[in-house]
Amino acid sequence: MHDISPIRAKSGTNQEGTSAHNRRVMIEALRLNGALSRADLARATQLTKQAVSNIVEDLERDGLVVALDAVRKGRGQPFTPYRLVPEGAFAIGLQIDRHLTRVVVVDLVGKVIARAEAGLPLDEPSAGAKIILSLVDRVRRELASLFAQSERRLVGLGVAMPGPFGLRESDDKWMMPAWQQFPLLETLAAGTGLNVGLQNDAAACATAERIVGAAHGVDHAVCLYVGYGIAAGLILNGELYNGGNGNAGEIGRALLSPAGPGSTPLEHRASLASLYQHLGLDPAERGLYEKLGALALAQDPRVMGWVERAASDLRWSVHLIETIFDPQTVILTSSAPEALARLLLQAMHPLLPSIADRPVRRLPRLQLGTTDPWAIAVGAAAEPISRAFDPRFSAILKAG
Amino acid sequence: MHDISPIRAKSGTNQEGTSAHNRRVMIEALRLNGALSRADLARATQLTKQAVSNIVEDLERDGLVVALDAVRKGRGQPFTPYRLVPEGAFAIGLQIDRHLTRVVVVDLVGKVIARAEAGLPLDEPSAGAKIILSLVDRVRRELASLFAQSERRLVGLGVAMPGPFGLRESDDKWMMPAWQQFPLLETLAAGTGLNVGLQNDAAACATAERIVGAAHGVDHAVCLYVGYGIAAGLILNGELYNGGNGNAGEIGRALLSPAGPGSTPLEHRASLASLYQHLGLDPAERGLYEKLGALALAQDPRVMGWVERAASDLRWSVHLIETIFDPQTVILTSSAPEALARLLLQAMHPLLPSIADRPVRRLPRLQLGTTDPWAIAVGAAAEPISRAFDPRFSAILKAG
DNA sequence: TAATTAAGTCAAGCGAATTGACTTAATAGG
DNA sequence: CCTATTAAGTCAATTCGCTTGACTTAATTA
Repeated sequence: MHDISPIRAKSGTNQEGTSAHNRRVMIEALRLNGALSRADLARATQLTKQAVSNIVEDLERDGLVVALDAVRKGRGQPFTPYRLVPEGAFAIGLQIDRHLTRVVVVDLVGKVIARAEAGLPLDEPSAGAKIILSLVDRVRRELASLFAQSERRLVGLGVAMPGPFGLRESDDKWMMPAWQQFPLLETLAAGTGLNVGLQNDAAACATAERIVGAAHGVDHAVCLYVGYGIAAGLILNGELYNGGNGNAGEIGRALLSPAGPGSTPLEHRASLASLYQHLGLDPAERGLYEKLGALALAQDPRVMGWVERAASDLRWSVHLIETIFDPQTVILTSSAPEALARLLLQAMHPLLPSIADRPVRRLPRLQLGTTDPWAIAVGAAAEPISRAFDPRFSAILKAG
Repeated sequence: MHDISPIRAKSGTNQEGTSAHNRRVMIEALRLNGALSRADLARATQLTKQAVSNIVEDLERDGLVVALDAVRKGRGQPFTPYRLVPEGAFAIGLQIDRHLTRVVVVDLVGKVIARAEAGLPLDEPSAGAKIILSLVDRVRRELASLFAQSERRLVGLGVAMPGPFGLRESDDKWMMPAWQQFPLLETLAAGTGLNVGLQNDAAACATAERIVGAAHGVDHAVCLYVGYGIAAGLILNGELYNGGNGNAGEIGRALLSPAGPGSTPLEHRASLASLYQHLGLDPAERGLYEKLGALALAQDPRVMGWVERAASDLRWSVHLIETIFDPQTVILTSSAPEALARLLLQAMHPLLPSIADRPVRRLPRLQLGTTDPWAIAVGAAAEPISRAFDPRFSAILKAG
């Protein structure tokens, strides 16, 4: 009856959706609680013992869970705890940065199995794509040499790169214009035969924090990422939030005051790019990371000057994030050396008053996340894992 | 095995969840598309014709949908469109404001069936609760006089009041401290026998925009509400987002610059409270609404002065909202007279540059929502309707 | 040693979507 | 004008995953 405008509707579901959801719920429960008996799982998920038994049997056959030794505890029959099998699934994560590309393979619980990195030509995406594909190929072969059946257990390729995506061509110097035009995701999908997903750096950080870090099991968390640019990764209702066009959280582009077009974006004052500029360093320089770490440890006055100013802006960013999202916690992550990140964290205190300043809190208002330089690549890899195994609304529906 | 710390897990689902979801999907499809044949529904939801037929038959028996006359169109058997029955469900909405309380009954499609209002004693919540209960009773009896079976079709009571909720006791003059302590929701639940839900003003506005306004069928929208205070109602992934403690979107409390504790909250500069102060008006004054409307129409210079300053701050708020949420559209709503809201909207242009400034847009960056003073009460009532009938993840699970 | 408690299995049942053939009723085309 | 085609919708049988309730197993407690 409507042949012109398509009918808008969510898709329905059926028993397959039910079963898919319940499997995911089991996996999440084991991920969050370590090891559980089938009786525990039944209580926690409100399913019957029988249903849980069947699902666990399935998962065991699929190599995603294993039984541990039976445990005697109090009266009643001893229970058999089950735990996730890390090598039950793998995913590849790819971080594309301005001067470097990193590739990792992670397993079901987010542990890094293999890694590789290489420099990228800034202005030649098709040559860059070849390099990337060869890196992917390398880690993939390494994985295959370590685990039988690894190819069958590879659930996807996650890509993380600096956002925002899909804007009108911009002369913004943070961007890599040549790459913006290049059909990277399609090239990678074709070249690897894997499902490919895309996130920005901060989203990948948040995904990493959720799978292995401070946001593990937290349903409302915001990950403030200070890298070459600045952005926030948003975990809302237990899922990464992407916004209407995949650019949610790009707070680096937020103007710092109501004053108008003349005022400065946050990114120009508090990002590492601004630090490099402040120090007169070349971001492409070799050994930059170690150098920064040393300067931070030594509390170099010029670094401290930047830290003070950046911390003031970041403190206010945390205030805004708390006011707008009401998260359970804010996680500060950075591609900077840990010593520098700690300086920033310290300088951000005391935090500004906000609605997060509640009488009782289970989690700190602000905490330091991982500062491992490989975290973004891990987060990139965690995305396909999450897509494949975490409970989510879209997993129940018949179609995306 | 875990007797100390409770096991964290999402609940599972079963055929009931499947069926509940599919019913909701049908209702949403009819809400968004007007009237659809069973074949249309089957295509749109990806369910089989047979499944749809069964569900529609159920819904028809429950009085939620009706068949229209068969329509001949092209080859094939004529189809029978179905549409929602507005009187298939009702909900009561309650707006508690500082000087006034409004109660409405709305039907399944968000139309107001009955309304009532009264003043409230600011410092005597238990006397206030009695007044509220009598208002609810009045509209409930009016509803019963209009529709048979109305009690059976009443799905809940939604409450909207100024947030934020649950903070440490505060001397903030916008708050109503005596009310913060009072167990209002419990009193209302006990007094009405209905399910009771709570939202802040802005969330209610967003809910109203979603059911009958500019956010109808839009999955990512932010509703910027300028009332006595200022807040944002967040529609993310098609659902209202509440945050970790139900206070998401309370941007009125956002400080306007990184400068520190001395800087001003948005609410002190751009809310109607600030306008009243600017004009030396008493917010409790009778006829204030009309007076403001007249001043706005006359473009009174003192009003225009406030409009300019407020618009500058609100323009920046829109910039922040766009940068942080990447919504499809931002909707400006207000409890002010429409003329004043239009002045504000106008003065907010041109908008600041942001990631929302994309080459192709389906929806405007900023649009005016409803300025009906009853909108918040309608949004309050829409919440139980949405909870009962909209597709959502939590509706599939076995428990909340 | 018997009663109690709890984990887990067995087998039948149920319910909602699926499947595929069938009916109905219209238009398009020769 | 008649037949082929197209599409809506029904019928009846099937499938599949969860539920139910009884039962088994194996520990602790009294």
